[in-house]
Amino acid sequence: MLTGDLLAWYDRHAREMPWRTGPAARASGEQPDPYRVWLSEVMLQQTTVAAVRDYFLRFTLRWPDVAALASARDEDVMAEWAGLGYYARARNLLKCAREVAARGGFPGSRDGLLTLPGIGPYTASAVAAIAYDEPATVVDGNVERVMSRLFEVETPLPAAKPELVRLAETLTPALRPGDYAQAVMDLGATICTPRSPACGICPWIDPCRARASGTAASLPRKAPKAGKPTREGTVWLLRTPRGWLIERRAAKGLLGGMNGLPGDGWDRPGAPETAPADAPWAFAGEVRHTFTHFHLILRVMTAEAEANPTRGELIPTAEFSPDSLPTVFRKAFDLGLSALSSR
DNA sequence: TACTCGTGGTC
DNA sequence: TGACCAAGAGT
Repeated sequence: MLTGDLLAWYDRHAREMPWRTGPAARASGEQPDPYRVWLSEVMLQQTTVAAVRDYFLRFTLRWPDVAALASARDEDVMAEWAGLGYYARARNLLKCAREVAARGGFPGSRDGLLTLPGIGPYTASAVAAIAYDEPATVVDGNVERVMSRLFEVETPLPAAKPELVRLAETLTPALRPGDYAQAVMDLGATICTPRSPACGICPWIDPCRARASGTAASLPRKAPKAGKPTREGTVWLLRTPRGWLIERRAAKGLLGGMNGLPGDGWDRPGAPETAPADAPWAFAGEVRHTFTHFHLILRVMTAEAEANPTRGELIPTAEFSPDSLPTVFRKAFDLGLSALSSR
């Protein structure tokens, strides 16, 4: 009884999380709120529980339901998301909230959820299973790893994905599918970890084929990835009596829709490195940052002057929060600010 | 199919 | 220190 063993383990070891409705609460009739489940699952895409927690609390405090989020201003949501990464998620979050609000509520099935922006196979299954008790199969990185070991799948990812999905489908129970989904993910996060899995305390130690043959730690196999190139560029930090020079980035692409510092040479190949204003620029230093697919070395130039910028917008100091910047710009801002302050 | 798209933690 | 890794989706 594979799923039964795992659910029994989950009942004893489930971790507390702000978006979870615990077994005790559910026993007393409380149902998971689809809005909170959806919001948490989007935030958790490729992101650790520890990183998500505070963002989730801030979002739900400020926008308690999907109608509130749908009414929010774009820039407020983007600023609140700043630092969490993968900013297309925030753009799609708003699109999705507005579509759901217009419909009068979330679709009541996995198939319906799949039609919404930012909701793919994983998130649709997770929301359907957790919020609706639909026996949808949830396959994330944890489930891929657990299945590849349980059934000793030697095919490298990502080619193995369809096979792992089929295997996961054979286990999805009709009873407590939401708890089961979270149980497999908890198992992957705490016991069946990528390196040195704790097989000795695993509820699936007996049926696990990779454990039996000693290959657990080497699975799942993965196709080799391409190396990361290094790009270089420049950003300019200007302080004027009218405020900081900030540039809203294009709606799509890298850091799309976010506040940034005017820059050149790194995110728009071939663009000339032209300062955004005529000012007494001084070199403040370099910032290093690594994105998903490239390393970046950014030269930070600073100036304090009354100037008329050719790009961006002057934001009064009192209205600007560095917290609204993606991390790479936050690093550059902090460096530039300390350079300006010590002048 | 293969790329693009962030960030912080870990070993 | 650097590569790997995390509850993926969009194109």
